[in-house]
Amino acid sequence: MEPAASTPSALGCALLGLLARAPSTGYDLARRMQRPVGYFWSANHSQIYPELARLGDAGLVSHEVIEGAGPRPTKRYAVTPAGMDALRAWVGSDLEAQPVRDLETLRLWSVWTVEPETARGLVLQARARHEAAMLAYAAELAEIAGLPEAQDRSHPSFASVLTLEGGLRTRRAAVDWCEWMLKRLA
Amino acid sequence: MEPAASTPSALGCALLGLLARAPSTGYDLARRMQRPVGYFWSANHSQIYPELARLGDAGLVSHEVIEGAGPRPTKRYAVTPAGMDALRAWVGSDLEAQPVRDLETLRLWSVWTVEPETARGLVLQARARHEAAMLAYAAELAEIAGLPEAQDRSHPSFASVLTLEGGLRTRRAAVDWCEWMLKRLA
DNA sequence: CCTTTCATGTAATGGGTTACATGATTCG
DNA sequence: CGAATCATGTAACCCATTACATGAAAGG
Repeated sequence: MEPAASTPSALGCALLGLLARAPSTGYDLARRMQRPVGYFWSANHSQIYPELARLGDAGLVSHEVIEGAGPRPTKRYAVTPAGMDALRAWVGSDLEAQPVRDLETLRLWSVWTVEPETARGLVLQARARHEAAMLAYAAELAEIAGLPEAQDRSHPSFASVLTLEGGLRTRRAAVDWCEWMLKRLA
Repeated sequence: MEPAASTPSALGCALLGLLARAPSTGYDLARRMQRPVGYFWSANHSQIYPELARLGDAGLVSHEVIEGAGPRPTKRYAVTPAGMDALRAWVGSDLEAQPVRDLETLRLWSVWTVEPETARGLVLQARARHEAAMLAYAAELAEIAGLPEAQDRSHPSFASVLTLEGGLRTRRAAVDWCEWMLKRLA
């Protein structure tokens, strides 16, 4: 038994969260990272494979070799009891401060240097992006919000509804903000 | 004349944006990066100094040595005409796709694994954080929104009002979302 | 005299993106 | 038979964080 590798990295916690919902291969995790988790976290396969190996070394995930396509053995990963404990401990620990990094707002902050026409173009692009995201979230929400398991606080769907609702509200606020800016730029 | 180093990095654009508002030393840029730009972008001095050197090599900023405290010469940086062009070109170019990275939502997505009490604690922490940010934005907005230059589309304060309004709306939406979650977790 | 502020740098480490590399199965 | 999908890995590079390093001026 290794000396309980403290909390895993953020990526590690994301992978534990995915595997706690359903065991998967690394390839599958990379796909699931796009949608719907990708709405608030993303990673590609070249990050995921080494991180799965680290989680395995720490005893937080295990894998079985299954038959599948490819030059190397296909592995299906699952969370171990220790991994479940680590995930719960992370969810319950204090929120870490996270540095904000918002390129869209960073640009708008320098919008005083360009022509009003250019500024309007930027805001229109931003609005289109937020609207598209809003529609995607709403569609996903409509699929699961009505299901009975979405009412159960210990079911994954319950948490999915929470996060989708958050995304929807945030994007709606962003679209409203864009409308407000367009009025100021008219 | 060098071969016009394409668009600078995001950090480079942030620094150009800061220097276009007011010439500064590297130390001062690090301070200004905290507040108010830090609401949507952040960097520390160990990133800033090398990036200023790169911007200098590309001819986008210049510096003059001034008298000041410290073992090395104190330099005040300013944007060159080429730097102003690069900043304007970046603001006017197509919005790049940015990967979302939201640790708070990532945790909530795994909130089905913990006790309702723990979940409420997490949401309360998130609400407190968003409320604090909201108050900070509102205070800053109150300081500048009334000024006559904030009405001038080519004045930096105009852009500051846009971004602060955005932050305020986003944080308000987040606080409302937290309230909504608390009702579901009660 | 001690602490804070001003001031500029480098080094080590960690995380993320892009690109390289390989090969089987399935569908048209 | 060719393209897409399944599947797993490594390497190079870039960006960011933390820590190391130095020293003058100002204020208590």
